[in-house]
Amino acid sequence: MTSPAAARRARQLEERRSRIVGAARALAEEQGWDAVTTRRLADAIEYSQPVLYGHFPQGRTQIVTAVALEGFEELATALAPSTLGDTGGDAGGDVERVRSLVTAYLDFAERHPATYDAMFLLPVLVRFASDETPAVVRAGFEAIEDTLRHLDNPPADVPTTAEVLWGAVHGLVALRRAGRFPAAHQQERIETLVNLITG
Amino acid sequence: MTSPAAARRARQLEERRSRIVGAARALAEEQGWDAVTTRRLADAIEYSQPVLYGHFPQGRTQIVTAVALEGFEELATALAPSTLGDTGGDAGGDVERVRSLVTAYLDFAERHPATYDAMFLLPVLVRFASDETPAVVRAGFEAIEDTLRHLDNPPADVPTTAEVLWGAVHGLVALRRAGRFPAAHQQERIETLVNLITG
DNA sequence: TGCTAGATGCTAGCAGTGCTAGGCACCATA
DNA sequence: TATGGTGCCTAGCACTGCTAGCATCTAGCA
Repeated sequence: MTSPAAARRARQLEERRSRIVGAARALAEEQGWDAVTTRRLADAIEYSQPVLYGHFPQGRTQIVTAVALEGFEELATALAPSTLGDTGGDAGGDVERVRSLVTAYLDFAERHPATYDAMFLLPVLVRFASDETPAVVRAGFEAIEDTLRHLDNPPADVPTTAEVLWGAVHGLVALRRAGRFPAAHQQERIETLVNLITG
Repeated sequence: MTSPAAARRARQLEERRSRIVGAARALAEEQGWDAVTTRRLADAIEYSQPVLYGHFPQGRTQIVTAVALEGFEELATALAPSTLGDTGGDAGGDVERVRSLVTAYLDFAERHPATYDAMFLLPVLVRFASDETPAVVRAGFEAIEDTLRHLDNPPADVPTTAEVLWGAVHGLVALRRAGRFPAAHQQERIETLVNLITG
């Protein structure tokens, strides 16, 4: 039995929660995660700091986690198309499918660098690679597996190859973001990786 | 014209500097970089905080940089043997050489996780991939290139393949360290990667 | 409609961070 | 032995994440 007032209240709470996450993400993308302080977040939503802890008892880390989960959802969506498209078995089909997967991943990382960091770099309150791993988090990895599985010449060990491919792409992102790679040549790196995978 | 006293003084300074770097590295490996605070470092060397800034005017970041540079030197040493060993052209030679390169890299990362983070994750005062990049930092990458170049069946584009291989191995390290990978299967991932590279 | 219990959000403050200004005491030199 | 310079420490600033305790306002009941 929820009174109308309680329902409205719940809606307001949910709205405020998502404003916190939105503010955190926007601030992180604009000025980096270091700029995402609880005081600035409180300013952004026009409440005091302790309000944040009402929504996120585990504090800042839990807010980062919320941004990461948003990111996993979007990444899964971005990678999904690659699993479809049967090119009808023409010679370049495999190369194209893997390339579009890799490109979609790199595009996501480039467009949302801070979100990507929350997903793969920062400490976060999510158990990965376990039974408790949220479905959303798995989805991205499964998109990679699906793409490989539906190749004309699929690799012998799809799950392991998917992990290696994921690692390789993540490595490209990470080293590039950290300035360890020359800025150019990215296209060559992509082609080389795609060729390695498709054999 | 340096007096004996000045010489002794210079030696003491150098000694203290290296104690700072050593303390930072040890503390980071034991308790993570978050535990490496200027106060704790000062305690470790039994001086006050401002002394640190005499050695490292750029502050904590510069200390992390010093640890990273130590790491690059050690990594280059660890990877160097892979570039030697001509197995005489027997069939498995390429696989073995790439495998020993990859294994050496992963071993280093596993044995010195905090140092590895300083090298590839944390903000650091080194220009990478530029003319000003220290030779030590390049050396590791060149070891990868050399290994590929001396294969019986070297890849067409050695520098790009070296970048991709480096990215892939770094990806394995990063995702594993961040708990994104299942803990097991690492050996399978290594074999899969080696097979991809050697074709 | 008026009252009260409880939810709600604030102010203030704690312990910790990186970093620095200013001054004291000692040491090497003349 | 006097002294100029250097080496180092104390104290403190502005910031961090987080929380205790209190005022206020609202919702639900008689």
